Amino acid sequence: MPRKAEDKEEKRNVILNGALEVFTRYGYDKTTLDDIGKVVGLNKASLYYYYKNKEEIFLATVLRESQREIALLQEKVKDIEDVSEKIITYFIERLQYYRQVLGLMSLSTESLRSLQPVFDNLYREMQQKEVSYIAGCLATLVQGDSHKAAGMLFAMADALKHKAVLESGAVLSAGADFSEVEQHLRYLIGLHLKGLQAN
Amino acid sequence: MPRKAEDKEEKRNVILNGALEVFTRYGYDKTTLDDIGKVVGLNKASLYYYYKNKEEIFLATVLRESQREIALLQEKVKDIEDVSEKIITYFIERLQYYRQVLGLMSLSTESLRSLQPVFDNLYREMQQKEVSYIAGCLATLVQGDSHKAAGMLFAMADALKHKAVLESGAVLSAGADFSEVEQHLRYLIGLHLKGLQAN
Amino acid sequence: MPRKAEDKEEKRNVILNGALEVFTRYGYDKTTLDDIGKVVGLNKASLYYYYKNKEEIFLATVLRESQREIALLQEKVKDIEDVSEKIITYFIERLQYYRQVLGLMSLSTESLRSLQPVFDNLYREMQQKEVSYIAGCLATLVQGDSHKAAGMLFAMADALKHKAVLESGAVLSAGADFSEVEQHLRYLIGLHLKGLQAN
Amino acid sequence: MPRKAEDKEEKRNVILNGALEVFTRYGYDKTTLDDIGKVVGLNKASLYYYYKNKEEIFLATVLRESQREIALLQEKVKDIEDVSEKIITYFIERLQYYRQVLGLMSLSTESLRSLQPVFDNLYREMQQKEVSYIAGCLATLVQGDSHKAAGMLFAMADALKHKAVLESGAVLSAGADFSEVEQHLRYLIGLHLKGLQAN
DNA sequence: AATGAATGAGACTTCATTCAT
DNA sequence: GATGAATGAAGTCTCATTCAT
Repeated sequence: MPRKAEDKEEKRNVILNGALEVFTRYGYDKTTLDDIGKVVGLNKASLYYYYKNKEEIFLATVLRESQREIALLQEKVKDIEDVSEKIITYFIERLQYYRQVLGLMSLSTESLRSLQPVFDNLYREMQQKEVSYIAGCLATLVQGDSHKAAGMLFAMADALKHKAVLESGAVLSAGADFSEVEQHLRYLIGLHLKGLQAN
Repeated sequence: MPRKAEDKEEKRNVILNGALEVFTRYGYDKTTLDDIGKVVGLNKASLYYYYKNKEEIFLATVLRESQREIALLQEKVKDIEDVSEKIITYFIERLQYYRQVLGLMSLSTESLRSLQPVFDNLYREMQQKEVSYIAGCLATLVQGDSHKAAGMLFAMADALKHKAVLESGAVLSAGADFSEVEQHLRYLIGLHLKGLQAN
Repeated sequence: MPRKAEDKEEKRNVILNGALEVFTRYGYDKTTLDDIGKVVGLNKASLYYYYKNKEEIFLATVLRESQREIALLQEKVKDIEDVSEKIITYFIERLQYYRQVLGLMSLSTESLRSLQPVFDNLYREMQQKEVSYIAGCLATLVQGDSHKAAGMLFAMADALKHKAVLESGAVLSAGADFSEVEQHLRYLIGLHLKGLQAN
Repeated sequence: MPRKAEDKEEKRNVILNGALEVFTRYGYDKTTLDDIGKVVGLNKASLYYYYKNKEEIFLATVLRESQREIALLQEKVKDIEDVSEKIITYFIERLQYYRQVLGLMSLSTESLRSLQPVFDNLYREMQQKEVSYIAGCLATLVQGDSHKAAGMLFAMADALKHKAVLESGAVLSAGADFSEVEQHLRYLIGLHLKGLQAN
């Protein structure tokens, strides 16, 4: 990366630091670009040099935090010997990260709706990495297409999570009661893994 | 109540139903009077015939839901024989209702600040009833001023809750981790009740 | 007048009493129909049974007060022997009544502009009576068409008043400096009357 | 002052010019931000870049006009030799400026009530300068604390003015009859100055 | 690269006016 | 006759976004 571009990338990161701070404090809607500008030490207008708009700043913030969380997550389960347990733990812990990364931003489902399409792209991208990781874990356990099997697990996990969020009604916050999801998750993954091994 | 006034009260209730729906979905800040008007089938301006302003609609919504929740709560603990357990359960469950009633509205602490003074009045009023209820429970357990003792319990509970909310940072949502509060609460109330009985 | 219609006329008068009170206190723009309704003890909507709209209430108020003032005015100059002096006094005093009747209502020229057309009709009607009165006074002094001569005097007086109002800029209030107008008026009327007598 | 800040200050002044024009024409209440924006050639919203809100624009307008008027006033009395006469003239003329600066804005007492607190600050600041000026005039006339003596004179003048405004009823316009105040003022100041000299 | 300046859209709120009862 | 109820228009204010410099 040439010097200049590197500097710019650096600054973009500084902005995200500030953005995370204020998004976490005020939530997406209530956070103004002035808020972000102030903590970063930039004029509101300058932010547009680095990001296309408020939405993009938010998404970049979420993306970066997600990646960090996932890295942390994978670090956490690294030493679990039993593959089943490892995978289950991974998904359970992953639920927590939704509470921290997304929940804290107090995104109303309404705001979420308009952000949804872009979020989807972000997710797809993220999930590919996660799927690959879980596929790697599965490789020793199952024969056949471990990538496909991993995808299935994610689908299940996301479905359960989605259900919990919807039932929680309003806010994609920790308000959602994840304890039940956790049980279901543990049960279904266990079942699925057994099925896979049976093959 | 004369017919007319009754109708008006009815309509005010209908408005609160709609308000609860949208406040719960969008949060206080993001909810517009148009939103409320639309679900109720009233023009935005008409809402002002029934309530002084947005804030008052919100407070009325919270008040009514709080009262409902508390009634439910007292119903729930009605059949618990052991008084200590009854009271502890009451306070623990009460924590949940904050998650549902307030948390779901995804009030940013910023918004909360401006609503605070009015909230305080609302709370004081609500608490008087709650205190009376708990005092009634305590009556068989302690001699002396059971009302005062009940007040103490609430002070403790609120202090713990307040601490959890503050530590949770930004949003008065379920984001706050109440599990620790729960333990503390259980411990402190138990201690306190024992102390009272010792007298 | 039949009983019913009489009652209605009575009530219309009661409304004007209230209207005068609040128009005088708050000015035209700031006065709301609720204000008027409250002092009269009628619902805002009921006012529409008696008057077509706010403007009409205002005009009726002004009209009635004007008539009262003019009656008072004519009473005041009744005993002045010298016709010249009588007429000059009449016009000078008439200036005062603008201060009281109109000025107090703090009509901005802007509001006045929209009310102008209706005002004009009102004025024309009023002036006819005034002109007749002054014509009567003049009758002993001039030969020829005393009515026409009186009209001339009013034209002069109004022109001067109009000039003062415009120069005062904004508000048709006593802000207008009438002292100069007063001098001019005294001079011009004197001149005119002499001219008339010379004929 | 750096170039940019200077430009901004300039623009703020341009806005005040426009504001004075429309406030004077329509009065405070009836003047809309669109009105101001239109005469200045700015979007309504842009005004908020220069001033916090409508009230602040109004206060700034009044402040600037007041300062101008006072400068004019002091210029006017500069050449009066006799100190007593000079001071009396100052206060009498000062009465006029209230008619022009405030009266013209046709502030309803209602509006005034909400603006009052801020007005008070503005006044205090203005008066300090005026008091100093009058104290300077008094210096040759009295021994002792001329500043205190000057303050007394202003208190008297304001008390009289205040009485006239209140008695005038509704609108802080030139409607208030100041002629009587003028006499009282002349009398009291004369008395007071004689008293001071006697010391 | 950075920002001062400007703006349209949309939020809350008020009020004259209408209409069914 | 009287009024409760409803509403459109307009006013103040906020904010994401754009643009010239």
